[in-house]
Amino acid sequence: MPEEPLALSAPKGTNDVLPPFSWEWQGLTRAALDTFALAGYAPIETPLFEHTEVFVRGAGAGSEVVTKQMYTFEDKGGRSLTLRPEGTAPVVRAVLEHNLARGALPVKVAYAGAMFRQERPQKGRYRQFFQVGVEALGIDSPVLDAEVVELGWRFIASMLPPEVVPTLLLNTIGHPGPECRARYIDELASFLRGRIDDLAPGDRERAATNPLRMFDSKEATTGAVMAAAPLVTDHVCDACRAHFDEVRALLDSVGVPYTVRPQLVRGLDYYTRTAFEYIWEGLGAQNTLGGGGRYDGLAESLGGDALPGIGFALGVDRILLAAGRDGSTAGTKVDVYVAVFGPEAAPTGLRIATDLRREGLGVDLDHGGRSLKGQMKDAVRSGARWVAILGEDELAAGSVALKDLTSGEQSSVPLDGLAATLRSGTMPAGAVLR
RNA sequence: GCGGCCGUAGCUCAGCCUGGUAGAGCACCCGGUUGUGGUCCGGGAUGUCGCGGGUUCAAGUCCCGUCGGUCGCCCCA
Repeated sequence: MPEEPLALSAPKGTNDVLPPFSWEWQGLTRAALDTFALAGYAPIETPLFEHTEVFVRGAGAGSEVVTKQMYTFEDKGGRSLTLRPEGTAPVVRAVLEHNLARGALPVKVAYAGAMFRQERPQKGRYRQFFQVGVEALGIDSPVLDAEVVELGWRFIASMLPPEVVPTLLLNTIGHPGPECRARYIDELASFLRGRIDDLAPGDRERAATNPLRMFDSKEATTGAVMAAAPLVTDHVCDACRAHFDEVRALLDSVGVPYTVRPQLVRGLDYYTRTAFEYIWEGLGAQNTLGGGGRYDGLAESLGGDALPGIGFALGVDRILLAAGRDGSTAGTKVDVYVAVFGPEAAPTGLRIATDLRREGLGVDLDHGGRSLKGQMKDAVRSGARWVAILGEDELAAGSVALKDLTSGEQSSVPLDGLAATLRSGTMPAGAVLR
């Protein structure tokens, strides 16, 4: 192979988050953690990679995510490590490792960060993508389910414009026991065996390996068969049924609209009982804004003591996509722009900017030796309300010409009163329009 | 991982069918205004035409490959 020139591009399926969009992006992440904190969820950070086993035993050895989509590598010590494809298993691992569940329950944590899956990229689906989410561990009360579902719903709704109306899909998938989901899957499998030839050809193999997945096939012929298939919602055990009924009643009581979707199953094996998704059809093929569910068996799968839990993960990229935010309305942190001209002004301009920054004000200034006209344009672009103009006259007088860009008024302000004037938000008396 | 479509200026795109000196709008920079922005007028800079190979006197244009994007499948946040 001849030596390739340096590929001056981000790896396939990854994105640089650039200004001004990055304001929106970071704003959403912060807003999420703030919203979750107000419900008692404390921030948690776990490593970007874990022992591969955490995901194999968490998401399930047979799941698509684990078998085909993980970025797995071996380190120099021979350990098999994997870039996290999802956030729940690492959090549960951390909770178990540090015995957090020995304290007050539930353990409520929130996270925001990158996840990695090697899939074919398309709109709303990237190889490095970002999620915000919460996990609540140690309590299996349906009240907690309702709290979590409502929290995710409220956050998503708060980020979307009124015309973008998401839908909450809700289901119960029971628990793995023989009197519950295991029995149902047997029933579904035998139903499918009897109709295997009626399924779309592309679905026949999966019908045997993952019968639940038949419900979200996009093949019309498969859909026709599945319309008559038994539904998990009707076949769960009495305890799971009662849990589901209570979750529904609680969501009704807090005014969260939902649609029971008995066909809703989730891709990760650890889910039990409550399963939910926040979707918006306007997104196209990747229409899930977020999803989650209860995972009462996950801690044991990872080798810990039994520890019930529930949580959700929301796609940052997808919510911003649905919200239609391209960053053009992004805010700014600059309050005042210091415009300098003349050979002597630049050092003083820097000193003024530094003093104002030490006072906690947002300040930017020209570093390119631009004309005053150019600096005025730059000031507008920066989003600053004020421009502090510093030329030879002001330098000699120990003042600046302070202009309010919103009104066009301008007035001379002595340097030692500048911060106070800016903070007052009003021009001194005698300001003139320019 | 599979199939369709698409890659030209910072952005949105025209030019490709029918090969012959790389364009528009927006944005940007300068000037009109020897020290004042958002309007207007004038001027200016900017491209490995995704990359590699082939055909040809000549390739942005035709052919092959490749990389990337996009839509669908699959999967899922």
